[in-house]
Amino acid sequence: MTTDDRTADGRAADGRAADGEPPADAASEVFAALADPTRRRILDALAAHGEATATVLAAELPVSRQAIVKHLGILDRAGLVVGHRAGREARYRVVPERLGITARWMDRLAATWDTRLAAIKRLAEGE
Amino acid sequence: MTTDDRTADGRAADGRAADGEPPADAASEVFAALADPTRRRILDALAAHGEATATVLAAELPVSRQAIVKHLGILDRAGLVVGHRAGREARYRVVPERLGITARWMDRLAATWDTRLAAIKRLAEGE
DNA sequence: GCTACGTGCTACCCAATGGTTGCACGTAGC
DNA sequence: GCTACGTGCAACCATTGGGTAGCACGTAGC
Repeated sequence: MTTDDRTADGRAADGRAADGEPPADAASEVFAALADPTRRRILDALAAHGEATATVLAAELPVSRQAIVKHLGILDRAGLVVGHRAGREARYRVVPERLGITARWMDRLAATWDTRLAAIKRLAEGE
Repeated sequence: MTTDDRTADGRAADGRAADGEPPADAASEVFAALADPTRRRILDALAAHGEATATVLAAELPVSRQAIVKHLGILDRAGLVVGHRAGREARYRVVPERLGITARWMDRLAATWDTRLAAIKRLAEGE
């Protein structure tokens, strides 16, 4: 219950106005955003168009406009897209930075695991 | 050693090219697996131990053993961990490869977006 | 000013997910 | 053989998440 009375934040730049919840770091949001196939298709279509509105995207994807809007909201919070108004249209475009940053973070993590595993293996075998 | 090679339920040797692009539904599983904070803590603890059982992990994380087992199942399907039996224990360890592959795939995607955006910008401005 | 298109918000539905508890079974240790 | 520990399976609960439909509002075009 307590149906989310946070006014769908009409903010533009800051983000969430923390109401007691832990920040839930950016990585979670990026991964969660990328986990959904529809969202990845939206990103793909968006990258192809350069810029597009929710209505346009809904026309070429098999989901309703409202679903696209929700997805764009999630992608925006994850920092993977940004939106701006042009007249009465709300246009969105992809933002490559966050994706690249997360990619490099993952790569470093994989390298860390690799090093750790190698060290443990040395200890177990040769000592 | 008691290597009952019970890897990721038979789907381990699908012959993916080592540095090729993952078929994008494997990406879904990796992203979904990484999206959960508890799962990332499990991966972290697993990387620290080198190898650990669900019971051990449950002892140092604030969730039940059953929850850990479920998470390990998801991580296994995503190819981020592998498990093998040692006597009556089921030990797991992290697998860095899939993480690195996904990281590089993301990095290339970010680069693609960048190129595309630059081209569109040139068209819009210079033209 | 009137109309039309596009957007934003709310309410609602259903499936998936993270979490728990309880119990049955196999394996190790005595 | 008996006991104890660890695992695996199943049922169950609460919350989140993806999706839809409907309506109100603003902006563009005439």
